Amino acid sequence: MIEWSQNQIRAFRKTLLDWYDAHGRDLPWRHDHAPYHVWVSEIMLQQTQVNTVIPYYDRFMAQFPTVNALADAPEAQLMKAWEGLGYYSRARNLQKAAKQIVYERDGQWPQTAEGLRELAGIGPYTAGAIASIAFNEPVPAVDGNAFRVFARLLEIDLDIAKPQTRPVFEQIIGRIMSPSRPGDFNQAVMDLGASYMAAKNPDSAHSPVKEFDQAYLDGVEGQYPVKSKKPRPVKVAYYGLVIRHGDQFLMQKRPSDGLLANFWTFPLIAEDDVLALSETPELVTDEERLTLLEQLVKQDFGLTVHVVPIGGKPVKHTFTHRQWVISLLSADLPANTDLSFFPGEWLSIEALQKIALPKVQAKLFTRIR
DNA sequence: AAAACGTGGGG
DNA sequence: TCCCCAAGTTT
Repeated sequence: MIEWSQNQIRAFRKTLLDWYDAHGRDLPWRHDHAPYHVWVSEIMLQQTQVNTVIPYYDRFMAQFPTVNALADAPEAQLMKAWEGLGYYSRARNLQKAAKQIVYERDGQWPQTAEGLRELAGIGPYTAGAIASIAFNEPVPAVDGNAFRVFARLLEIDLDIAKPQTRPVFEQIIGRIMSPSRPGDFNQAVMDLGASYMAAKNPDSAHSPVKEFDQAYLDGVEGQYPVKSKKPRPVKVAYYGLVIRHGDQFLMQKRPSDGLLANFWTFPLIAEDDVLALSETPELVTDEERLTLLEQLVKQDFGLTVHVVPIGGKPVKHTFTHRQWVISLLSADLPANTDLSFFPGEWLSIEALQKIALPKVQAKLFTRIR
């Protein structure tokens, strides 16, 4: 790792900000510095690419133009607006924070990074981003771009996946960043990280700060940033039950915590749970699986069903830490079935289109309608 | 500290 | 197909 003199730091600031003034991106949330606009965009942009966020941001602002509108919005409407964007706790925390601002803080925003950390869903990065962009506080906003950009510029070989690395970068960037234009400096670093100093296919040779890019100058930019690898997603096999009654489907609501919390889902039965009913799971034939599945549905839900495989490949869906493989089965339900013990509801096609569905359920829905 | 938490894009 | 990455936070 190298260190810069005060002269180098001043030169870097000017080079970066001049480039940003001339070539910074025109994005919907950059039309002003209203804290509400900065905040919503920053939450949406967490682990999510700019091009994905833009249409969501525009629709969101049309629907919830103020923090008051967001605080008072029906949760179902909020989740429908977030549908498909992922990391849904972001949306719930967003409304929680809106309520904090409106009802606990009399509509007043915390104006410092430290104060912003009190709001739900705002961590060290987002607090720095809002404080610097909306309130002009000279604090760094260390996201994946900042990690990558400064790791390359200064050849910092700390593992950016480790929690203890963040404060080191915050300290280094805090000393380098422009004290007079902190918001522009932080956004310029992000624009740089999204273009010339991208993670894949960087174009360091044409970067406006290539003279400051030690890893590039040494021909070792591919070595930065240092980042330890995450484990691969665990495969989980499910049977998905499509139980139709006229134009309605039997659906279940997922638990209020964990993956896809509170979303409606076609009933999913883990293959492992089915095989666990057998003394010799490794010997179970495909036909026997279906019989065991029917047993399990009877046992767990009190439903007597006859299941039939639906043609086509299983539906695959990969999350950060799980890969679901769902074999679809249709099940007929005798007309006089007692559903009083089944933890679910019948939802019509029209109802399914109105409520928020996560992508995996939307995939199932398109397969069977 | 490490794992959970969604989805889409690109090599 | 597989892997990594993308304006991270919470527990």
